[in-house]
Amino acid sequence: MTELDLIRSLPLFAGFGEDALTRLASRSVIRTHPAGTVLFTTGEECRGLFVVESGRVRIYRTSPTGREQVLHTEGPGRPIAELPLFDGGAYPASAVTEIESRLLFLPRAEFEALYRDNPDVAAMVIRGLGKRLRHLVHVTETLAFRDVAARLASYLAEFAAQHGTATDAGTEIVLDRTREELSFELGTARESVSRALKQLSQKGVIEPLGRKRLLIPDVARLRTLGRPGERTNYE
Amino acid sequence: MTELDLIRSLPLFAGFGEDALTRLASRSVIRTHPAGTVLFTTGEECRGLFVVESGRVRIYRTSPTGREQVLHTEGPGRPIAELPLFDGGAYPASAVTEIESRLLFLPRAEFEALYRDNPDVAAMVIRGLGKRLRHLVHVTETLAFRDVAARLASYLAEFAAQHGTATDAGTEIVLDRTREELSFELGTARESVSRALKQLSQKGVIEPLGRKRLLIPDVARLRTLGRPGERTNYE
DNA sequence: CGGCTCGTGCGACAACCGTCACACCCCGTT
DNA sequence: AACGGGGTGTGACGGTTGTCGCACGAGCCG
Repeated sequence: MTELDLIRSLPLFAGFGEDALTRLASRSVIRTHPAGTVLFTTGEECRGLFVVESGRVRIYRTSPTGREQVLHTEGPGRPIAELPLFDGGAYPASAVTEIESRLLFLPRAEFEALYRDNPDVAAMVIRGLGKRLRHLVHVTETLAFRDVAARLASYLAEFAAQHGTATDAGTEIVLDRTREELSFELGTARESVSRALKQLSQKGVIEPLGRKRLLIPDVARLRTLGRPGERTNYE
Repeated sequence: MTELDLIRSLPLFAGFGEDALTRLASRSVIRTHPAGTVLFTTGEECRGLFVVESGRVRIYRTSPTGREQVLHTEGPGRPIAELPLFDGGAYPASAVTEIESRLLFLPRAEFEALYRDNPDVAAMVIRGLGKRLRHLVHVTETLAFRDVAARLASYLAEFAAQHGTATDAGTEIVLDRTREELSFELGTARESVSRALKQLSQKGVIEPLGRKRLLIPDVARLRTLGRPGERTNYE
């Protein structure tokens, strides 16, 4: 896929004229990064806009003891770090590729020129920021109120809804993440994820199929477990 | 203060023409709400924009067990709930007046018309959303990584920097909040705040003066305690 | 003055979880 | 086949914290 094709397919740039698109394409760069590449870290000055073509990027904060809390992960078609582009501040978090990823990079100066000429982008950006804000509110509530098992249930239910394949026994998902990556996602430790998985499977809401596959007989029930009010209370 | 005066003084509407301002003023309403008034709750549909003239409004989520987590509190001059105005969604959180407050209210339809005619508002809104997003990232990290004492230290240091008065023995602050309100702020229980306060005062970084006043000999040291890496570890 | 409410502090207890240590398994390479 | 390393499950332990129960003091009103 060329820069132009990619840019044309992005919602962020929808409604742009053909000339604006080609100009954008000529100023941006596509690079393939292996898994584990750190794109930027907390506090660094913002160099430009990333857009995911393929792969997956995790945005996170780290604690001094090595634990991580992911704020969100972005997949194909999604922009990364629009925020510091606008308020001129530093990156509020770090970013790393979870798997090999092709990313488009648009230097900051270029983006600013684009933004001046096309005020319509503003609406798109606001929508994007809003979505992220809502997501962060959810993360915050989750951390403040729910135990690890509930957070995991909620996460798995969401994952199943997005990436699951329906079978007649229920929804099947392929968790292409390590337990450690899951623990980052939930803001907890690797071991706690193992234990929470066991609890959920003892409850019968999930059923392990091989190493990374899971069967979820009833996604709605799983989601219920993740909601506040129904603590798992470990009986 | 009239509607017009208030609107003119808001950063959100800076750069507007005089006619736009008067039009805005004619469509908006100022009301005084007693302490504890719930302005809206999570999931409710968005009716319009609030702006604080005087007082203080707490934006929060609740757990089914009655605990709260405040996302942010807004004081004079600050808008509330711009987000749902743009993406058309529901309020992502609830809002309540912590003390008696005078609030300006601008109905939704009116705001949308304004927004169409003055694209410059977009930049202002983006800046506002960005600030909020950065703040939420901070809240999230805090919840994920730090214990209650560290969160309290961080909160008090910030409070001292904003509302403290310098004396020759250190910075003095007047905490016009109950322990329960503090616990909402920190996402914990009322009793845990008491314990954390005792710990901090045993460490000598704060010194109780009467009921609601605190002396902070060294704000920088208090802030250090709140930062990850220096756990209070309760010796 | 007595009673009431509200905010507060404190002790006890259990739940939850982070950490450490260790054994195991899967799967690649040599 | 042997080896090794990354990912994983499990038990033990202690620290933090939510919850419950209770006592105390301040302020208010009757």
